[in-house]
Amino acid sequence: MSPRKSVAEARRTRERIVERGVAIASVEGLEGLTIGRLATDLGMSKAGILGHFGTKEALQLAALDEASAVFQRVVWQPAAHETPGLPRLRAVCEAWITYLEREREIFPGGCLFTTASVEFDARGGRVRDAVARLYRLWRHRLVGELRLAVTAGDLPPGTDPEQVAYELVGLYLALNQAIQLFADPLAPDRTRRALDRLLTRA
Amino acid sequence: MSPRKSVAEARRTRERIVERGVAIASVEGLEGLTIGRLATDLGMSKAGILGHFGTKEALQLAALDEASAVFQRVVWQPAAHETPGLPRLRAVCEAWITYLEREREIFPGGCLFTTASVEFDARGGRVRDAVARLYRLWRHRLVGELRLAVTAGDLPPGTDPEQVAYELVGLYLALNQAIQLFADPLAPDRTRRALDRLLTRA
DNA sequence: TTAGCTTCCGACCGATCGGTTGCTATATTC
DNA sequence: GAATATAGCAACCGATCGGTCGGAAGCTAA
Repeated sequence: MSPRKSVAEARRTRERIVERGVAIASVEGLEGLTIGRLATDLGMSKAGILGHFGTKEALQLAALDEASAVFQRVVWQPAAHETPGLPRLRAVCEAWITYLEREREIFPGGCLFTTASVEFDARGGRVRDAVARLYRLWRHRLVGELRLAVTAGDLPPGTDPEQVAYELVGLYLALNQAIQLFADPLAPDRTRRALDRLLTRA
Repeated sequence: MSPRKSVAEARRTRERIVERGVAIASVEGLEGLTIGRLATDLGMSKAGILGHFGTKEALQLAALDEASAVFQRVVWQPAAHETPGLPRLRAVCEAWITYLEREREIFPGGCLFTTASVEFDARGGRVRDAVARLYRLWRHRLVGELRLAVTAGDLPPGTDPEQVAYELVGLYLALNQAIQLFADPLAPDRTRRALDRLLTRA
């Protein structure tokens, strides 16, 4: 019925698929993201969806890439102009809280990274590798910023950036759970309190 | 072919199903726990499996209950004889680390609670409710132990038990991820270091 | 000994899964 | 304007999903 669209329209279609796919996957998981569900939601045929990616795995990887782009745009980019080190780090942490609290339109089921990391942590395959790679990438940025904060003297000289990054990730896993599973309105402030204890001159 | 077993054998069969179900679910998630897979693994028919539970949902709930019993047995019970308050809490925390590190036979894919909580945190239904209830139950125990530690003077008087429990959960979410996704051998010690900072007289 | 209860099986159900194929209709290229 | 490339569709594939049903076989209570 609906035949070929212009290349621009086709790209737009692909974007719509990925956007919707990210939303579904944040709720149902990357395995629960099915071609049929996506087709129904978008009023397309399954073949029309799959034509853009080839396989479900490629679609899952595209959803992960999109989630990474959103994370960059919402959490890191707004803090880019801050002075490197602790000030920028604190801006990132605050944006991270807001991201988990408010990005319900993009991630109605919470941060896709969290969902995907737990879903695939015990399996093999390209999706698992991509999840691990992205997690490493973002933690690497965190560690870099922490190192700057230490050399600038904004954190005690003995501080281990890897250790602090580890604890930061834990705080955000807890925040995601508190928001999604318990709808706990106190969780953001709990996170801020923990951050204050973690990111002070000592 | 294989007809009725004695009631004792039938109970044993049910236990085998739940045990295997917990192992599968820890890797594939509670949705990825399928009747067919379970039947193949145990050399049974699907009807034979389902006869013990009625529905898949009931099977999922049984797996959650079993996971809770394991947690009780491995993490809390060994610490039961310790003196209430901080000593018992530290024993629990140490057992918790060992539990995430070593319980690969029971949970080859990591703590089932973690998997299930992320898998169902954005959905409705009985399974989600059960996950939330169990999480609340264990956190409640944690808070109770923390309260004892505070009144005993083993933690600073201003300590907020809910806050500390929140951060403890975050640490264990991070540990589960570090072990399962990154196979990071340093993670247990990182957790211990964070615990020391979190559970000292000030 | 017998009657009934229960466990488990084999066969089957409709629905859905990921994916393939052949095609139409148009956008693009020459 | 003709040739080509391609987005998207309808129909279909084998496999698997959760679940049902009738019966076989043996434990258990009478």
